[in-house]
Amino acid sequence: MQPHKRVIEPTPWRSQKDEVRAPGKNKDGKMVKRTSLEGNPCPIARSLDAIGDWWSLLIIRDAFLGIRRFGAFQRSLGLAKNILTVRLRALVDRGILATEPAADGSAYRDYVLTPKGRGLFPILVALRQWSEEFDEHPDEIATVLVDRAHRRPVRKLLLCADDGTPLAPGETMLAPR
Amino acid sequence: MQPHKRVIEPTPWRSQKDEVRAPGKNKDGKMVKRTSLEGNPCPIARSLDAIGDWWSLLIIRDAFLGIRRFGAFQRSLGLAKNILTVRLRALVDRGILATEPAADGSAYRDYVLTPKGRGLFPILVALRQWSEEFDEHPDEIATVLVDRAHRRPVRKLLLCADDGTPLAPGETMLAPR
DNA sequence: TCTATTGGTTTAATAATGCAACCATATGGA
DNA sequence: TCCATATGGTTGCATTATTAAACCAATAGA
Repeated sequence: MQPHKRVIEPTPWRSQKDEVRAPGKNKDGKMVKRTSLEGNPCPIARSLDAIGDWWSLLIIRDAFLGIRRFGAFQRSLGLAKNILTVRLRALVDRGILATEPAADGSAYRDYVLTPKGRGLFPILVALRQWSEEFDEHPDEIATVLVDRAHRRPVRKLLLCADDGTPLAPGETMLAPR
Repeated sequence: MQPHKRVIEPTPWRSQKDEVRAPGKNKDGKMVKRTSLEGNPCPIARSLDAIGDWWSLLIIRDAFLGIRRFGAFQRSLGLAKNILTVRLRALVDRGILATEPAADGSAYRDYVLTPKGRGLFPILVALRQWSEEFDEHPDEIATVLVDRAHRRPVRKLLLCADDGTPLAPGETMLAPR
């Protein structure tokens, strides 16, 4: 007996409803696109649509550390320049970064965080604290986030109710808006 | 005059040091790999290495909402089953999800959050709150996170110093560990 | 004026993702 | 008990994203 053979082309014995399409194409014959989360009603998905790839968040991180120039981002992150170009443009388009004349007076441009971009700080802190708490090799973590005035580690981010009492995940729920 | 022509193959006038390599290969002729953030000393990068793609965080989100079964994740997220398979396996491997016998007594398995996975909650909250505060179409956001007891929206995550005073991004810095 | 730096773009190759077909096992009902 | 359907995947292929390296125009520096 023959081993199973994959049927890709339409075959006579295949029923009408069991339609055969070329892989990589949908029923309209349109191209397959990487799914976008744009317009998703979930705010988490909406955020991920804007900054949900690593490079974007690492660029933001570096921006918080004071990096402003294209070349500096590239050297710091070690990513391909074409990717950096695309990412920076997307972040500017979304109002997370803005360009301005270079601080050193040259004809080049700096990339700086907008207020919307600075609003991402809690996300970076949350990512950092998760790693600090759960990473399997915490000894490999090089830095601690401290408050500049006293040089002491910051507190963990804490989710609180309206009245200030701390909330565990299970003590919360989603309500329609 | 001819338009510029791209030189990919080695040419006589090209110097020794200006070596020519096939694009997509490095100097050793090895395959191009997607960069991994594993072992990176930055804790943000380490977190992103574990959960830095959309689908993973959306799976986690659904897990917090009580979704446990393969098929339920797939229907909820609308992602391809092969991708879901890979993602779930990676999350289990990293100790973020675990499998256990299905709660309904069937022979299937449930995917449930581990303590490490539940530790991701602040990240999800931070993503949510950023969208709530800065999204251009906040009217499209369907839900609010409330505390279960009083049904009132939770507070914004607040970064605090050791002594409890709130900290802005600029009032923090990184110190070596 | 010449050279190096900066900030990209282009090309070719590989890796990741998406879609749909396929399949083995489990479940539910007649 | 038999059969149909649901579940939880795997496989194959097309498309898209990411990457490394070459290339280039404009700027800056000497």
